[in-house]
Amino acid sequence: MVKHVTFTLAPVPPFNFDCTAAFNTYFRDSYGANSFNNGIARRVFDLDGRLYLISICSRGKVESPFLEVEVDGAPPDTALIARISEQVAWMLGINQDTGPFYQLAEGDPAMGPLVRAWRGLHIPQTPSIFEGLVWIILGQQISSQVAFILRTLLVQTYGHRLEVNGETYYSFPRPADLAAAGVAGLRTLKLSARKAQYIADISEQVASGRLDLESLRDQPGDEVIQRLISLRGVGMWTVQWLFVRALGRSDGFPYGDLALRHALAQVLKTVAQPGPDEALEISQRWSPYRSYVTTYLFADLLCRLARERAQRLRTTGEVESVTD
DNA sequence: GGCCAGGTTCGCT
DNA sequence: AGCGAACATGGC
Repeated sequence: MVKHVTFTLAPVPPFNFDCTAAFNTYFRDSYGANSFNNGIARRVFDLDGRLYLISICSRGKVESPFLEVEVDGAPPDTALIARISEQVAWMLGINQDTGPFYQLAEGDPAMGPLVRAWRGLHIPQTPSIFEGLVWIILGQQISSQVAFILRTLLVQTYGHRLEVNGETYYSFPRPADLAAAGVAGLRTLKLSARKAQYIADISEQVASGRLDLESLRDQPGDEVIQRLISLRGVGMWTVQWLFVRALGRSDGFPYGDLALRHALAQVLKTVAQPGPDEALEISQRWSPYRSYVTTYLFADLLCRLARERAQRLRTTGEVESVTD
């Protein structure tokens, strides 16, 4: 008999649970170790080598948010519950204060409509920096559809399986899992030799203790950049995305990103798409809240892609698959 | 079949 | 410093 533990969380308002949880799964039912459907966000946490399925739902409203969290498979240990509570809070960015950003954005012709449309969207964070780094490297250069396939394969192949109520869930792979998989193992997931090399290499460094990614959390931005860029396979684009999605910094801006530059051109109503340097220059006026700008622009983009997918599904009747 | 997609590295000027 | 090619794969 599985014991359940439940607890509640009170996010900093405004907090839109639906938007934030949907962003965390890229507006899909399930992505990586996360899922969101029927109003319930789920995630497998991997703590001290044990797996816990966490289910989160909203019991409040955007302006008076309140979350209920259920833990499956955990013994009723208060220290553990406290850790899980902390991780859930981190993952959904519930302690982020969007106020200063909204103040800046309200009067901005490009950002105004965006923050009104997505009011209460917080920035989801990956539970570990390792997960964020692997996740983002997997997305380098390729289309979002290909990234979805690679990421899903990685989690379902090297993550740990958890069955609850007849449903199958996966945790995100541990550094040691990916180190053990090695280049050969990763190559079977349709990764390029280069990408497989990057991920095997970083995983091995983390697993062996030579690289302590989690300690970067408290370090100044410049030092984080320096340390991460020195890793093979990590450039500025990757670091900036890590600032936004894994390090909880408010001013990350992946200015090299093609989709971001495209979205930027749209909200600015400019004809030509800005180059990386130009995009960085333009973004200065939103500093130090550019992580929000990035997230809100992508929310718009990802939501549109999701609608197009749903449309295709209705017309063709085809089912999305990762087994090509 | 060709070209591009949410980059990065390596090898040239 | 700056530029171009290679890298794997899916979709139009």
